[in-house]
Amino acid sequence: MEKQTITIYDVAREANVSMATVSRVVNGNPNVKPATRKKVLEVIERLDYRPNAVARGLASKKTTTVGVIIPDVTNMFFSSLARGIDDVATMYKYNIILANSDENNQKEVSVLSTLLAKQVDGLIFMGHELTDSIRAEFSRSKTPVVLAGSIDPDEQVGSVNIDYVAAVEEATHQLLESGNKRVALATGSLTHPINGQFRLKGYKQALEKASVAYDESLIFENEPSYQAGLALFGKLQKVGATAVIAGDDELAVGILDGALDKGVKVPDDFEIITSNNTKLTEMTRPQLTSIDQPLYDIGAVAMRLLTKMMNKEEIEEKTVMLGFDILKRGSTK
Amino acid sequence: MEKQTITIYDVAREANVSMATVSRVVNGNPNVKPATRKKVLEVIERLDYRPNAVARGLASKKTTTVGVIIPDVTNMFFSSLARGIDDVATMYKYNIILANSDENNQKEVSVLSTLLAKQVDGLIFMGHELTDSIRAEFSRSKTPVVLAGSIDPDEQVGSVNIDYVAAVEEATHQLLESGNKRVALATGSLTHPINGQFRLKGYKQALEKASVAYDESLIFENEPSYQAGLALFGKLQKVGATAVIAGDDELAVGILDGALDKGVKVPDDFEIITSNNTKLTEMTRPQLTSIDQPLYDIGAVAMRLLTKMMNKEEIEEKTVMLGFDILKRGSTK
DNA sequence: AAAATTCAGTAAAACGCTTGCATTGCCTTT
DNA sequence: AAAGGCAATGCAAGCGTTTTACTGAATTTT
Repeated sequence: MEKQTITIYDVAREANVSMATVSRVVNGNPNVKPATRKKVLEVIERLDYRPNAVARGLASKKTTTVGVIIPDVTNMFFSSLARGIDDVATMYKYNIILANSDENNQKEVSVLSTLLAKQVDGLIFMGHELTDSIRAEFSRSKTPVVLAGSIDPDEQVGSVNIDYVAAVEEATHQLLESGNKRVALATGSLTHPINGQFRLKGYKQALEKASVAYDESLIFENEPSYQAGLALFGKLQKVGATAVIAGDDELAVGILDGALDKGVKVPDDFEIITSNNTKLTEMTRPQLTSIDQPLYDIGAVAMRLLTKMMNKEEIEEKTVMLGFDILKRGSTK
Repeated sequence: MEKQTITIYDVAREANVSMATVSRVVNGNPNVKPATRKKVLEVIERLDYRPNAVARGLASKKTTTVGVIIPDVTNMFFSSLARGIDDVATMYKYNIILANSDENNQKEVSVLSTLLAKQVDGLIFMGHELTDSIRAEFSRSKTPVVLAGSIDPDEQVGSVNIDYVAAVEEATHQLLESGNKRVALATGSLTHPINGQFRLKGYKQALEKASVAYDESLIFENEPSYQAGLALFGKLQKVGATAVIAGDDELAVGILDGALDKGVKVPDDFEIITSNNTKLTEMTRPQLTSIDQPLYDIGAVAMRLLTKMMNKEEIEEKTVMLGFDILKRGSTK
């Protein structure tokens, strides 16, 4: 018994109506007499008909699918965003094609290209840098794009973020306030605007307000990994830092463990504020004080924004900035 | 200047060949004279032509897209599998539609249905239970399916796992060996075969070999969350357990922190072995001894298996079992 | 009661591509 | 030199929908 794909045509024949009518009932078009609708629905049920989304996509030029480019699903920061994205997508009947990029420009471009070939209705991009080649791909198509947890200094496309300048300024301020003379800043590459422009700016502003001189040797560029953090602590000690602001939670946990492993007391002898408030921050002892970014919400809002764009609705502001907090826990005094 | 979608037809016209020929060069069909190929390629380049994958999918009945159903991307266990899946998928030119199910049967069924409507070429399913309704959806279509890190006791579909019985037996054995009289088992719901059938079986086997009586009060069903673990530790103390095997790493971290918070020494007064060896296990102090499942590989192998199925290649064994280890760290003596 | 309007439904043309089959040259064979 | 074979290409029929334009019938308006 070969399984025969059954089409809209079969349904039409069985129900004694035209394909168009079947299409209307499937799509909830009101121009169908209730009796007809019922009849068609019965046939659909009986035949176990399931509309072919590919054919639909070709005819309607809509795939109800959005592409999501993520550096690494395995990183809690991004997976939290992704979860928010998916939930809202589902809510609006979209599906998500998820692609890992490792922040590798070549992969990003190539994956972007195949997503566009697949005719996604929209794109959500995560990653710390928006290179020119990516930007070029974006503008090459008219597919709407939203950045989630990522910054476009030029504000060409939509984006959802928190105010990184203010957040880091506040965190630095707190660390300075509690008596630290040498507060280090450990982020990813400074070539990424979020680090080199925003976080660094907030950091400097706080120093300035406290009349503390800026010392470049307190700035560290790292991979956002536990191992990197572990190794970093030694360097922090070497430059005489007594506190650090970490741009990534895994990194922060690494720093914490690095300190603990050397018998350094946190927060008594060393303070840490991290940036993403992922689950990790609660799991350590002491727990990590963190900038509280609403990760899930950033993803959710980004996707919501994208739905509006795909719908060609009026957008009041395509760069949205969500609020943040500093969540005090055990890694600061 | 409206952006006009440019089609294979435009390329054909500009290159003075038929659509068929263009299609052939795009698809790498060898039956094209090098000179013609070159000419077509040039036009493609000049016109910036990008084949429409939806149309392709309709015509060829292949979408080069696979559906991935995951309980929650935010859970490291699953995101690690997902990463393996995506990498191999990319390697074989597939994309992944990722959908979170929360292990909720209704969501699973509904998402499965929309994935099939989207004509995915294959499916990877993660989740601890394969309900009848899901199984029914599976067999309703002829789309190949592989379970990753999940068990189908009936072996109807492909699956990639480790030998959970042996793993838990070994873990239990070690805990018994080091002098624990009362070893607890903390997993998710026992209605899930992986827990109720496999892990429990391994646990019992170890007890039996050590001539220790089985005591039901040492078995705990929990959510795989940090909070649940935190709360669980009290209960473990109450029943006099001095060691536990946790089915989930977040749960294990919770238990560990629960112990630490009460001043109980790990591993001296309480031992813990967890199950998934995610990054988390390295981040705690002490670090967690764990069953070492090759998470990434499970995903990768599952996807590889799926590619074979989609290719209709001969499959030697559709239930594959990967090796495991017990990685000794600080949470056991 | 004729005209205008709305409602239900039909037919058929896209949508952009793949692919089986047919065709055309151009070489080899004999 | 006729016949056969093969490589390269073209033709056109799908693939399963949506959607536009249209038609009749039913209903309302005047």
